[in-house]
Amino acid sequence: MTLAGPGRPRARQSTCPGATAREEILDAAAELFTTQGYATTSTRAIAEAVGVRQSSLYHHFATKDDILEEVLAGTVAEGLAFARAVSADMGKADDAVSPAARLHAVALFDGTHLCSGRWNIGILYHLPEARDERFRGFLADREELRGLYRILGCAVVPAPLWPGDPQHHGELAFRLVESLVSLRADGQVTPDSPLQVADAAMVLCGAGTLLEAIRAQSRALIAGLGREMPDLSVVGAR
Amino acid sequence: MTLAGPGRPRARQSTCPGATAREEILDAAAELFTTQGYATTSTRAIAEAVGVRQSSLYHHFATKDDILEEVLAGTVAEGLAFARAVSADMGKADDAVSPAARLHAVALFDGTHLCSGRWNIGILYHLPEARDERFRGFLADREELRGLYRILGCAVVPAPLWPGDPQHHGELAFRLVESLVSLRADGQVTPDSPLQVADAAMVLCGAGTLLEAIRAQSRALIAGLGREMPDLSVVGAR
DNA sequence: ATTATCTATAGATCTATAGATAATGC
DNA sequence: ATTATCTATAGATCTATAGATAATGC
Repeated sequence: MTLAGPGRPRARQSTCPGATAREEILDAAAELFTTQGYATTSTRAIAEAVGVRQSSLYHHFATKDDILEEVLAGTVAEGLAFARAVSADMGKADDAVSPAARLHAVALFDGTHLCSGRWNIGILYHLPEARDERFRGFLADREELRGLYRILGCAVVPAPLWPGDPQHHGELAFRLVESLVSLRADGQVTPDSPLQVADAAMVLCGAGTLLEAIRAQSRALIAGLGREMPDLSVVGAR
Repeated sequence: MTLAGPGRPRARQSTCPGATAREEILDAAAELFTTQGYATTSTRAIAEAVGVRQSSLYHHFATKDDILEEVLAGTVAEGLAFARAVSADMGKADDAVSPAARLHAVALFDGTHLCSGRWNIGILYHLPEARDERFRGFLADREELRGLYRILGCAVVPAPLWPGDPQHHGELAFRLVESLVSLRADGQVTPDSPLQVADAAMVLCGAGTLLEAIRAQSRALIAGLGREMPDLSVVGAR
């Protein structure tokens, strides 16, 4: 491996060429954190993957925690922004989109993003380290997203569907979507998985017979809010 | 904290008195691994929690990995044994128990065990460290359990339930049950959660209208196989 | 004699800092 | 002058081993 001299640019081997040093560090860290764990990954290992010296990382990040913080932030940001947008215009006078389609769209969008991306960064949610107070920004975002799922769930299912139904359909949908992370870690994700999970959430909400209509509305909603969906068939199953 | 002298027994403060040194180490390790992570937890920290010197651990375990291995093994063992028993006598001539009740029983039993116990050890499944080849025994057990869920799911749902149904209901049930781990980590588990998750799995399988009958059969099956169910209301929500 | 602890320590890390150096841009 | 790298290193770990010691049990 060739090292760059002082002042000269370095190069991470397996990355798109337009990346800045910062981005290369984040990408390498995401790979190593997700495959080996946070504490197990030394700053030296990250630096080696990027092709610089260990101490050079500290020009871009003050501490190792700051690297994890930024990687974590990247995981919820998009899903949360979309869920906010979907929730924002709900219940207006001329509301043509059904609550079910909204929940489906959020699950589909969020799930698709969890399955896309080079590394399975959703797995970082489960690291005990990530629960630390230091990452409160990330934790608050994830809590807010969970809350939006719950609100959407309540709108879809206003009354119990079966004896003993606790009406936590939004929470269950949230957990089903996050199970894509474990599914991916076990090599079980296919390009259809996010749609299957969003569909399953609908079935749990008692909307199984309306699925085809919901799917159409859901896709229209995503497109209407101007979001592009990553193509999982290109990225591949893993 | 008082240290025991050579030859004298040590004492872990917050543990039942009958525990051996080995059990106290495993309990302390389970607590620290689940709350702080594996690599982050030093052998010194485990020893301190138990009330012995760091080096004394090595009288009971050859390496730190061996401690994790044994903690991991404890997480699947019971659920797997039960799922095996439930699957074993399926499809016999005088089979009075419905496949749905079998899947429900496995989900309920497995889920209840995941929520019981002093520490949320299911969270260790998600540690990147646990995916290592060294823990192949644990990994194989968990794979077998997942396979049994899938087989049970196929027996419950032999034909697609909705357009685009991938018929992975067993897999979904498995993931729903494991989501209890994240639920617990987020402080969202109540004593009813395992039953709610098992019920939800049934609804996903299109058996929502038969729920009450399935629950009764499921409980009978668990009792019939001579299993005690831990009482979550005693343990508390966390 | 065996078991379970202790003290002491080797050797290998790991994070973060200090300060030098070369390229870049004004 | 600023930026991004480098070399070198302090200081704090951390795992595992070696060998001493006291209690226990035959």
